[in-house]
Amino acid sequence: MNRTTQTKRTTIYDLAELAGTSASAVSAVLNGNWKKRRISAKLADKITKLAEEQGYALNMQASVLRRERSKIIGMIVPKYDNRYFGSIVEQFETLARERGLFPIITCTRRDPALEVEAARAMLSYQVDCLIATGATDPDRIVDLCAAAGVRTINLDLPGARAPSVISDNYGGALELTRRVLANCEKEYGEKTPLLFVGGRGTDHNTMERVRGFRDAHAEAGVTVDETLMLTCGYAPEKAESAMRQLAERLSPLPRGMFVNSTISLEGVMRWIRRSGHYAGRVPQLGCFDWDPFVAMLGDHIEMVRQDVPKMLEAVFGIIDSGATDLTVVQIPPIVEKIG
Amino acid sequence: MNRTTQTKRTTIYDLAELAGTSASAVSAVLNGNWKKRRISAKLADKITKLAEEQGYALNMQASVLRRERSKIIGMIVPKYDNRYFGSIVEQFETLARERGLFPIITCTRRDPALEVEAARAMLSYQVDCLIATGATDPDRIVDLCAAAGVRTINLDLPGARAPSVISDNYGGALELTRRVLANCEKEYGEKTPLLFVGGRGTDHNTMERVRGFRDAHAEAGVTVDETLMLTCGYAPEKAESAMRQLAERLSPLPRGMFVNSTISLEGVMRWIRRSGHYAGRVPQLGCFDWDPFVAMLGDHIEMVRQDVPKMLEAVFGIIDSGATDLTVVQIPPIVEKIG
DNA sequence: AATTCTTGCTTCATCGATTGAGCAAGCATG
DNA sequence: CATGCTTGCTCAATCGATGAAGCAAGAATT
Repeated sequence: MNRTTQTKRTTIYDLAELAGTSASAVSAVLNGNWKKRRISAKLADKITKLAEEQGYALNMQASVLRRERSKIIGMIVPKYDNRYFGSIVEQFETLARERGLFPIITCTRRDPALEVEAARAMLSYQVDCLIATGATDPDRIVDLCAAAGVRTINLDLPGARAPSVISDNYGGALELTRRVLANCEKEYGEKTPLLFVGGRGTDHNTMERVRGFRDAHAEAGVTVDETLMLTCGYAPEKAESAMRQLAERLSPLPRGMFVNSTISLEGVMRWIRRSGHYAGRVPQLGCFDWDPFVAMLGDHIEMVRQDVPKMLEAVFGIIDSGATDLTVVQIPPIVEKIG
Repeated sequence: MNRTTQTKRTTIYDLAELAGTSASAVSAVLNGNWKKRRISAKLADKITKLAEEQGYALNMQASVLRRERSKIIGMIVPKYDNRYFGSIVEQFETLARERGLFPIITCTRRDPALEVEAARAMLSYQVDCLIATGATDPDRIVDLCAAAGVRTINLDLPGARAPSVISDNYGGALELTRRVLANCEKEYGEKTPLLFVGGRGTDHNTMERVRGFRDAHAEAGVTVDETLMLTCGYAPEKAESAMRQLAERLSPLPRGMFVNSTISLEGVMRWIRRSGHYAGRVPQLGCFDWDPFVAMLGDHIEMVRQDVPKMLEAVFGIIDSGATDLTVVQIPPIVEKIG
């Protein structure tokens, strides 16, 4: 019957032949609207059994081609190398599947050209909706999609031309900076400005975090040191070399720092361990992003954990409601007690 | 011309009309084999320009339906919550794209039912090939795919019915165990059996790692303590509770341990910090898997880093060569010096 | 001048699923 | 018995891209 070496896949026409009925009946039965199409329960049963026996699998390409909506939902994401994006993707898949949508995800390695290429590819696959996560140029992507009549939602980084769901970066940074400043004062009895390292000075999140950072300093009556604002990019290597250069021109180094992402923290920590600076007197750290092992590095680190479940609920809330107004939904992150 | 509010997407028929030519010519030009089909360079140019102007995007659904290969390559992966699987996915996407393949990835959260469902979905999307990464039941997936004439390759965990690419788990575990035993002896002057924690006792990798663990003990003249073999699953919670239970029945606790994945290590470390056991005298650790922050936790941790680039090169080597022999390619992992 | 060859296209069937329209048989109603 | 309604299907067009086959016009060969 169902040979394992079959070359051609079973189609509704094959099943129709076997069942002695029409392809149209088979289609109706297998996609569930056989009642609407007045197919008898008896025939429906027969066809269902046959399909199972023959190992029939729907050809989505044919199905999507014919239908109005593809039920495919796309997401582009910068990297898979940290817990934040990892959980975004995992949660996205789960919520998409719950809604009967097929999620396709692609990673663009923070490369603007790849972002556009990836968006184009998704459009070719007829996605109904595209989530642009942490995109360097979200508006470009929105325009591409709009031309094809495809909805877009920005996640993590906001855009001007589509609804966006982001963290409350200002609030998170404000609280994080407060804590690090307090820790510094407690530990060293000093009220000195913190170092800010990591992120791109041009991206919305970094700018908001810088604003929170500044306001927390102002609150505490500490003047921000402009030479300590190192928005050198996210990559570990960039953070590491920024630290190296800082150490060449400055001594002593700041007592505390605000590190903008776990990815940048990776570089900062590497530099701290390799350079031998800070030996014996660890700096007070604040990290905007959470990682379980960072949490174990010591009690001198505070972390902000972005609320991924809430963020994705907000995303799907927008999708489900069909809203298209250009709101920016801000989800408060969780400032984690260490340990 | 190209309205931003267009409802219908531009098709080759629209372009054909605009260019005053046939859809077939447009198709030939846009998919690059216009020379073969003897279309003049002049017409090709005109069509190309028009396509750009109109923001034409190929309908992959239609294209794939017609062609006999889809150029879609699927991967299923258990989780996105660690660097190992993260880099597998990232590398997979890169290598797939280099070959003009469209990668689709789906995460099955170590759930056998989801694995099967995901494989079915991929088949519906006409993947040419499916990579089953860390699948709990790879042979089930291979069978499903074989029935549809789709090739499968197992990654990370081997299967009996398709070529597999895995790490040299035995070798890695042997070397890792050696090092931890040596560290224990150096630190504590003691030659005592290590704890083994994490992983499923039934999966091939865990069994091989246990074998390496045992052989390293034998080599060192240390008898393995069977009550210290805790293959409790990978999840952090499981590792944590396994530790808790162990501490209830055993004192003193082992001086050193072999932790089977960073994910399990997360639970182990959490337990160590919360329980207050080991306070002041940290255990010597070996972790089968790598994480940058684990590397910074201290010099009492040794890690095995699986060689993801080599593993994926091997996977695509098999794909490119079209080999179908049931070989198991073992890639030696890298045992990292700490720091 | 008749023929073959080449160039540069067009025509049309096809991939598999979907769905509006239609049709035949059976039953009920007037 | 004629008419209309219901049930349970089938027919055929369609989605957009592809490529084998074919055709017309001009160039080259005999």
